[in-house]
Amino acid sequence: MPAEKQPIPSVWARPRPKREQPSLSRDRIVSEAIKLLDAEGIDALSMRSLGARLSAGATSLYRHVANKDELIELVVDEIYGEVRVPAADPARWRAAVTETAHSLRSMVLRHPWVVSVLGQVGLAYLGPNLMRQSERMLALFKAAGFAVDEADQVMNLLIAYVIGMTTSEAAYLSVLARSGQNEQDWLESLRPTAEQALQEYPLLRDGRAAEQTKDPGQIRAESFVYGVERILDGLETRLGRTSAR
Amino acid sequence: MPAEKQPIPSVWARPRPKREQPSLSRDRIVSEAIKLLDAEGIDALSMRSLGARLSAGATSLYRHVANKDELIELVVDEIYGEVRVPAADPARWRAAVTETAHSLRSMVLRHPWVVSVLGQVGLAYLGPNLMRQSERMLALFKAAGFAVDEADQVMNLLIAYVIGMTTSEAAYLSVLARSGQNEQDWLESLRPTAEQALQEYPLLRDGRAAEQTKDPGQIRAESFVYGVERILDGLETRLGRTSAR
DNA sequence: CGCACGCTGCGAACGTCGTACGCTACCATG
DNA sequence: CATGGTAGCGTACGACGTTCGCAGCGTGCG
Repeated sequence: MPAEKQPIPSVWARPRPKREQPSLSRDRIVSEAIKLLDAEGIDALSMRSLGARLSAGATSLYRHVANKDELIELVVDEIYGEVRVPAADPARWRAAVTETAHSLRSMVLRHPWVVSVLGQVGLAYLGPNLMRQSERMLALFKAAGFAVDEADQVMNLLIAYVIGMTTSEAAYLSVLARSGQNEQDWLESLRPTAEQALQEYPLLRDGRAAEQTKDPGQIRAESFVYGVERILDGLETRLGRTSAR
Repeated sequence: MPAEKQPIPSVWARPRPKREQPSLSRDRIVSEAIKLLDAEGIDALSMRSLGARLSAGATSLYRHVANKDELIELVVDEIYGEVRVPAADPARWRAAVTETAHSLRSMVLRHPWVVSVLGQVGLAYLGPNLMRQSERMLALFKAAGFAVDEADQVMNLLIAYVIGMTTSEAAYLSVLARSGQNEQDWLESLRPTAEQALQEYPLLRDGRAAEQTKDPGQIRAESFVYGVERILDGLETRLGRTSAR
């Protein structure tokens, strides 16, 4: 149906809402991708859906990002920037490391989808945020008394633990979120299977039984700090040994 | 070109290579999937390619496996069975834990693709191999003197560390493998970028410089055992404190 | 002995994905 | 005004996971 020949001046009075500034940009894409991932998880991130959120075509994104893998690298480095690493201070290095561990953990829990792309992002080695944070963490351990080479190993230890521990938490949360609205039902549905299987394994059964009374989230948090404490203990005895030598 | 009308008795002498036994089975599918994954990595695993390897149609697999996610769960639990956990023995618990850690690490390095599915396998909670191995590990820590509840936390700590640490190793290896035949070229290609970026970060730079002289694989292995040692130190001081109390 | 049923495998098809390619409209520069 | 570079987009291709209905085969019942 052709429109009538009347001019529509209210629209044509402003003939250029067109190219005020390049409406798409790498930053806008990355930050919108993070919003989408936080809201709907990893499966919901496709170039088309992301483009739609930016009211753009899917393929327009390729002007700013080489491909989806690169986008994910950018996204991962971006959220890595959210981690808060305190300034180095020999007097309270143990507290500072603990704070860092918690900050890293809560970052991952804020963005649980990262754990499903960890293996694919071989690099991000060069991400600016990752480098900046690593530098700060190394400073932490240097202040504690470790030599530079050893500080590197200690940092690897801490990050490996926190990532590994939080991965299992985040994976759990992801499955809960993906399994739909009511987690409770789903958990209950596979409880009989689990309980039957546990019969054969007394230690496993007793451990789970002890946990039964508490809040799952609480348990995970306690287990997390327990591990951090043990690691810090190990580091302190190491420091004691080397300085006594 | 139609074949000549000659009978080919050597073939038709055995007119029933047809349904000897159900040529497809869950076990065959899982083990072939592992072979495919080991050989060509995670991206090469599709229902079609896996079906082809079993000289079957892609959709035939769905008779034995609900969907690809379930297949991956099965595969992950299967390789978890390769881990060797020594029998519990109070006299040498530290050695036993170390052996377990190494066995877990080498399992992941044998199957580097697991790290790219870790986040997606929320469950496998119920996999029989995972349960069996967990039980054995708990026994290890119980023998060391930990109460059952605490043994659970200790196990989580160790597994988290090993998985986290090995994830970064495996991701590195995966990228190398995926980037094609000559790792060296690819590494060299991004070295200038890396070195320029490192200028801003003295600690990071010094650490990498110290590593420059050694073999990368060697470094990772040393870093791994360093972490295990620190964790074991931490566990021992914990045991000392609780038994002294 | 015959026949109906259940199970295994498969071909075709659907919807979705990442992304290569070439076109248009705009802007900045000569 | 001509020119070239750049941002955005429509179309299209090949691969993917998965659904569905059909075809063979073996088994057990009448």
